[in-house]
Amino acid sequence: SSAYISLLQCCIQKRALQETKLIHTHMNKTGFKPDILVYNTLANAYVKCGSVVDARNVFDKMTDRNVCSWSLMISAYSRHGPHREALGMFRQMQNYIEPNHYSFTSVMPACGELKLLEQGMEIHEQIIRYGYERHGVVANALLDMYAKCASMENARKVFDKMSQRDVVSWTSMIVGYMQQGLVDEARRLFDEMPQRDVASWNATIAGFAQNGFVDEAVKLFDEMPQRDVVSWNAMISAYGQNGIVDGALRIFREMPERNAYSWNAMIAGLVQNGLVDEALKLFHEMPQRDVFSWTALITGFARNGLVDEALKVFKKMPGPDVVSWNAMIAGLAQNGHAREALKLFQQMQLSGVKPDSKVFPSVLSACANLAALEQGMEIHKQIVEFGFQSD
RNA sequence: GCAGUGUCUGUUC
Repeated sequence: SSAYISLLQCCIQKRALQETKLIHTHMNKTGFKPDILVYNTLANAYVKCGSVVDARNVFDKMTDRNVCSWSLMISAYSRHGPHREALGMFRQMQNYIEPNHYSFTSVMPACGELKLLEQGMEIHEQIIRYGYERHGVVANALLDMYAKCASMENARKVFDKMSQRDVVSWTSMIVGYMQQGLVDEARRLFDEMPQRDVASWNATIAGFAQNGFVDEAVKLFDEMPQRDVVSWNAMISAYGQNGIVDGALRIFREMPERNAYSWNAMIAGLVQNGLVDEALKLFHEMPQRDVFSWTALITGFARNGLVDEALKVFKKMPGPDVVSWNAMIAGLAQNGHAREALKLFQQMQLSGVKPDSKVFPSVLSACANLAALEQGMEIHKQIVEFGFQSD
């Protein structure tokens, strides 16, 4: 049992999915009966190697689960999605067991991602009832949830009440203000914060860039004491979002190491600036294409009026998600193919992909162009239904 | 005791 655990710990450190699976099958073949600790470590290994599905399978097979098992899965869904699942499991666990501070911190990011302020506030009250609101990590998670939900007053309240503020607390506040366009407030916090780590620098750089302040972003990038791949990626996006393609390309070439984010950010930057051909080149050059790369390419073709190319890409891509469908539907709608856009909208639902709020603008404009009042009203109904469970 | 919080990439605007 302890042998399995130390092997799995190695897999966690090395993010080794294949080895984790090997250990898992070995346990099954030898008829070994894992205890809770082994199961939890196995599930955790799967999560750390990026396979939430495998982790969930392990979780489902467990006959005994403790609060760690639940918190582990909740945080997995909070990180990797589907975020709703984090909330579902958080609710479900309470039929069997009391949540603790780990469970509360694990579920908060899901509320933030989904912008479920009401839910977040309910859980906040629960946190108070359980007496965890003065716990540093819990308070950070809470404040970040409020910031992500665009409720800076509440975030500020949590922040001001904290007895110990760390880099995480400060960074969450900065990100929140940046997302609200309150750049000066964010800058003040960045200047005032007692310590900074690479994440606080990165967050501030990205925030400046998203608000159109490329020069400020560049200044921080030059000033920062340490850079990691996230810093470089943030600069690719900073330039790309602000129309400075050669700047983005320079960073992309000069950076010491690239990951999928780097490639995708560069491809997106080219696409946003109308350079699909260049984007396509990088798309083929990159070592591993993912759903982000494919979707960016679809948008690239569609924005240049190359709908057929976009459709070809869409049909070829493996596992399109709701965003990919949205991109293709929007591409059709924007190029005057309203009928096809609506058809694809139906196909999306038939294929089991739930629409999210971002698809409706394209779909409605398609209806408007067709003067399709009936369909428009049908979709209006869907939007209303959707409103009650909006993302 | 095994589990927890912040920073970078695609669709809408």
